[in-house]
Amino acid sequence: MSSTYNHKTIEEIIQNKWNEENRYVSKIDKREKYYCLSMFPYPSGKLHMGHVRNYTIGDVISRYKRMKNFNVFQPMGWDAFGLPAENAAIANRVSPDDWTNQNIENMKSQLQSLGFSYDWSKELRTCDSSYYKWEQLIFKKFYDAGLVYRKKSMVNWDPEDKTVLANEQVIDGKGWRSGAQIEIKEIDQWFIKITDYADELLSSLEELDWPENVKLMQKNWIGKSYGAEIEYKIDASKDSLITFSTRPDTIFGVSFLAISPNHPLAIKISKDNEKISNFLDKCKEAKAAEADMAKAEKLGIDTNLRVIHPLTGEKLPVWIGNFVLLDYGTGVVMGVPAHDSRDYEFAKKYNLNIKEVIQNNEEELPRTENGILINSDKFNGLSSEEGSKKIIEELVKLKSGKQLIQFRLRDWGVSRQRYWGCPIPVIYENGDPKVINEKDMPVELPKLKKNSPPIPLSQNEDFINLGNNLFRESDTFDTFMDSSWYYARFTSSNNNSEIFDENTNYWLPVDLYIGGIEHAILHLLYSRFFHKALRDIGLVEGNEPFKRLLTQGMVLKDGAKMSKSKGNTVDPQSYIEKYGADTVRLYMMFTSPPEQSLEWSESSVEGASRFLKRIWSLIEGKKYIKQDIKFEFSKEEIELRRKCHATLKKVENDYESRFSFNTAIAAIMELLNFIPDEFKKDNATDAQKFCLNEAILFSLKMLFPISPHICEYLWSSFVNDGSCIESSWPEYDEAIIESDEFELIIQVNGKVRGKLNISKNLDEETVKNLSLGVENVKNIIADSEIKKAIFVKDKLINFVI
RNA sequence: GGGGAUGUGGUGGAACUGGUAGACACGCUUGGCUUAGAACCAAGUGCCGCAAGGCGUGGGGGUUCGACUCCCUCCAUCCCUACCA
Repeated sequence: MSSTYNHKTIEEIIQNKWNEENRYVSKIDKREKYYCLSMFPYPSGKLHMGHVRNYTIGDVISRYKRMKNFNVFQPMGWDAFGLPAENAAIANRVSPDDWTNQNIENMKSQLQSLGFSYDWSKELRTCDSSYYKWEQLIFKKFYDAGLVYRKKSMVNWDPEDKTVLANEQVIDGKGWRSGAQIEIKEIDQWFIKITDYADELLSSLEELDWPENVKLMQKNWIGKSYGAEIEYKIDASKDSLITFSTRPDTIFGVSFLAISPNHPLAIKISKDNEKISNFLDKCKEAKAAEADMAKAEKLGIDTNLRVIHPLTGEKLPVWIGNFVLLDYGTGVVMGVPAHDSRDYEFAKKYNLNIKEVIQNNEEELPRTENGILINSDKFNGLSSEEGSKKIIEELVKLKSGKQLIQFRLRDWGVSRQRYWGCPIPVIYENGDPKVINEKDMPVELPKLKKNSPPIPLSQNEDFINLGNNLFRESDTFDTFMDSSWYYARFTSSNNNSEIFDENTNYWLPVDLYIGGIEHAILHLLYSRFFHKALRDIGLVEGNEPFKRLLTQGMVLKDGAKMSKSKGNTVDPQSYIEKYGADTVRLYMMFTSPPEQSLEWSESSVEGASRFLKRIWSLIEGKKYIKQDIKFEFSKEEIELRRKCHATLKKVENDYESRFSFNTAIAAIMELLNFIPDEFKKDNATDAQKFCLNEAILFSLKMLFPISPHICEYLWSSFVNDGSCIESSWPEYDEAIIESDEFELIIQVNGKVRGKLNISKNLDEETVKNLSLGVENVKNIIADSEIKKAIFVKDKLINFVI
């Protein structure tokens, strides 16, 4: 009678049906809108498991919301500029353009085979000039608003290839292709003043429905700190050094100043001091990445300059330290070895003074927590907080300092010296930069000659030299620029005459944004900044782009991030072919909760497939017969109905507020396991069939968001009335879920010693007496005196003996 | 170095508000079906113990009638660290 489950045929039939119905093209209508966005992929060639996981989560929620009658918008596009295209171009002699387009084509068909319900009519790719034209316009508007400036900044320079390298391309201080020792080089670059928005980026975190850990990471990254700017006069000179410190209470413990190797003063004295000049050269060999810098050995050199302590008049040495960042604060650190672990390490190494000025319950130095001031002249005995306040007042009086709020956040360098990116729309006239007019946009990225490797724009004479002393800017934008506003452009991606339109205000903000936890800081912070800046130039409404955020954990293989750069990927394609999209989606959602990392394991996929086969054989060939409820249900039937409605309630909560798909699936499995065998037989009673039908209908609908093909297929053959499963989330009946009995837990000294099925709402005395009648409980208590009993109504009783 | 997470059976995980630890699966064991295997079906499965019972949520300590859950401390692993995306 029944056929076996064939995922290939079913998925093809159902996907064709969706396409014919144009089911996932979204338009403005009267229902409540729901903009569900998953982070668009970099088109690296094939989908990896991280994508499958991310996009399945987005699709499950989109489908669930559609069933709940929301007007759902779920678009998809391509973060198409970036380094890998250039690398592939060099390795395979394919143009970045062709390589990217082929990858997009391939990945798009993979996405379609997974049955994701995207509105493909809004597809965009950041490498199309129809997209980046508007990015160039945004840059101009930002420039006009005073948010853009030029500044010298460090890059990793490969002296052999004569190119700038990304941090990723520097391995052990050497260029990954040339093997040459990398140098830190300073070049002019474009910056965007994200720091103008530092305060708002911090304060409006509060209004976001985001995971607390992500908000905390952003908060710490922005790093607002209250402290003091303190001036140290250089001995025998009119100049001075200015430091910022969050611990002015430790000022009497300062025993040296350390300046950055890139500090103008360091460069100045290196000019006629060979030792120092050698030291600075050595510092240039370090990698620019913060993590490497922090791990590197702390090195320093005495400049022989002395500064005067503003409160004690003491003369202190000025050192150059490789751990001092020029970009943070003033590029000068006041060294307090006794109360800062980095300064302590440095002072020990170079035999500098260590002076204790804070007393607290930390026994050993360095004592980094707040405490009580000692050895601090008239400030002795004050707390750190009070001491800081009084010391700042004193410094202000002496005109040697002031209170200051400092951010850790630095301005955003958006220049990249590469080919495959959005050209920065600037022309230099006699060396003066001028942003071009909107009518001359887009500045198109020049096509490459056939089979030529991608050369940076700076070496493309045809592109940059416009004659008459006019030169084009040769830097391209950081690809984070491209991904900082795509969420907004999706709403108007077909509009070639305006950047945004009435659809933009209808769909924004994004109601749910889903993506990897690795983007918790940079991408999300840049996008938030963009939204605020776009708001202030009148292009969008609202303060924040992403109302709610779901950060999925990494997909790991052998304990490490699966990534194209590490080459430890598992190809989803073979699994889609072997088991089908429904199984792959089910496996992904069942294996671990979305926010946790998922360690890939082969063996469980089989189990997911088996579950779908069980559903298939339970339902295939059965027909739904609509019946009125006219039955006196038996106890067994009542229990099935209770389980059925309770499961629906749980699944709804799991989808809606917990994003806990693994427990939702487990609950559906439990429900199906719970159906007694007699109910499934042809000779079952009408009442049994009624209960079975209810369980089947609920299960198919509950599982539809996760494994939509098989559910829609079975549902339409089971119900066969032309209605659509996608608009029909069922309702549970609280009265059916309610039971007048519960299982009482009986504990003795906190250990479970018995269980009892009893009526609800019994008072403590009755429950106590019933419990003490349980054989095992009686034996354990025996002659012991019951000191007290803890009673939790309709839950447990605990006897303390 | 800094910031953020995670740690529960052989494995993935559940326990949502401090109240039954191990739901639901994978794997394994036994049995059925089969010439045999696969698939499927049924039963069992945290550890120690014949049992009674004891022990168990990374290690150590604490709070509580009661702790996977709260506090302190230590350890291990993963992510981010501003030019991978």
